[in-house]
Amino acid sequence: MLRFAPSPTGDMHIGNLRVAIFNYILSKQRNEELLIRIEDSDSARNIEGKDQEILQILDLFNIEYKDVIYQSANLRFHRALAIDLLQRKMAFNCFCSSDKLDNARELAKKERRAFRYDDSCTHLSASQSIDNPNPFTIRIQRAKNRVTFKDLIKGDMSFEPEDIDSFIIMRAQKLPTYNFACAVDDMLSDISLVIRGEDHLSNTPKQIHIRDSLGYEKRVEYAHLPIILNDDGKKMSKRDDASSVKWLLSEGFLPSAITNYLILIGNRCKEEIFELDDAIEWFDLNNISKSPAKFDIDMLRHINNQHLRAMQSIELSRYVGFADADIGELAKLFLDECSTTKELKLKIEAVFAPKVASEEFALSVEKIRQVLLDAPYFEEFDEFKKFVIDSTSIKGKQLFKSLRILLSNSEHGPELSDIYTHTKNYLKEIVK
RNA sequence: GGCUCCAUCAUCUAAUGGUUAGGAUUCAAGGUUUUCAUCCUUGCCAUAGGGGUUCGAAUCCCCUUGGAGUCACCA
Repeated sequence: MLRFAPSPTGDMHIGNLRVAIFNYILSKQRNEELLIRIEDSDSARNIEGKDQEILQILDLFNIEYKDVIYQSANLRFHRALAIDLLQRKMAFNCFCSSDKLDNARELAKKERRAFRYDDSCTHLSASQSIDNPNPFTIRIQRAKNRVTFKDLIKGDMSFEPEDIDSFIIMRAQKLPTYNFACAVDDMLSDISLVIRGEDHLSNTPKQIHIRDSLGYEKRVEYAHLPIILNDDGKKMSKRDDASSVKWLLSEGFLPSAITNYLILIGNRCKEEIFELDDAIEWFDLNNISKSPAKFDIDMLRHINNQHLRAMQSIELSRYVGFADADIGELAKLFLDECSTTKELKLKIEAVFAPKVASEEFALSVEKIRQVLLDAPYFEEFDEFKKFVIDSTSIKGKQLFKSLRILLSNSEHGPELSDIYTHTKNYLKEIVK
């Protein structure tokens, strides 16, 4: 079983989507199920409806999964297992206040050393614990030995007990912390491989330590994907528009192109332009680069353009508000200057909008327009052109520029004859 | 600062001890186009630095430098 575990606290991030895609690919390759786990254990940060939004995006990107579970539904297991650890002295109650811990953290920072829990509550007697009326958290006992694991991308990893620390597993309100809930849930769902972002790398030894303490012996495999960086070389954040899947979609990028790009960057690929199903055939975690990759929107535009060119005309026409292969073909003519459906839609809308002509061509445009309002239908552009010349006596630059303005609302653009081929059935509407 | 990871053109990458260090994107120039773009052709641009090992190093080892992630009763 593999899992994708987003938290419903904001818009789906492209880094998250990439994690989902890779989990999906590996689940297909290994012939295992994919589980979606909504990590909603911090109810204060949850945003209503974000879980549904995430699932909709997964559908849109053709990521199939078996089940959706909510982390909060496992609360009784989190509590039961925390009690189990307490009873076996693998965990202890900690009465240290937030203030005290914050001060200790600050001091550690000032002294330029790492903050570690000072073990002041590690060995409290039963009565010391029971007689204390103050709120308390539950901490796990520090590991006895180094925690090691093999990451499928990064290689062998090793962490000292000192660096894993005796961290909090249950908060004062007796809700699990992320690491505890995550470790337990992965265990309960019998997860075999965890693919997640590199930002989780330092959580992994903690989660392994939790399961070790619980006596769970099955080894979970891990693959930590390098982060996607913005132009400044920092992790992409909410502040970067392009980090939001929703934003990319609204800008007119296709799910198939976004998928293509997210698989392509930081990876050694067999081909540059492909579909998700192709990638399932050859994708290999071993080919993922160990270093982070910068997000390059120019490259994404290029890939989006290629996907648009390969798209069925009728399907493309729907993206620009029609259901007609001719309009799809017309849109494809503009792919020489556009790369997103949003840009194409503007071009197509301009074709049907009232025409705006510069002073230089305004007279010719109007004269030709009047003629075309009552013109017969011409199958071929040459006949159409001849008709216009014969009826108006306009020629040369005035003729071509004016026709171009009438047919496309622009002085520049694709071949006039090509535009005509795909707009001749709409001519009356276009010059109206 | 501690821990962990990383290091080839501006960007994504190829070259798994022997290549004039290749491709794609970007950018620039020329050709083409009664238009701009496309397209075609060409060009610019990289092995972070220093030591080893070796007949031979982008590739293996060490040091330096640089970058990233992470260090919550968030996930």
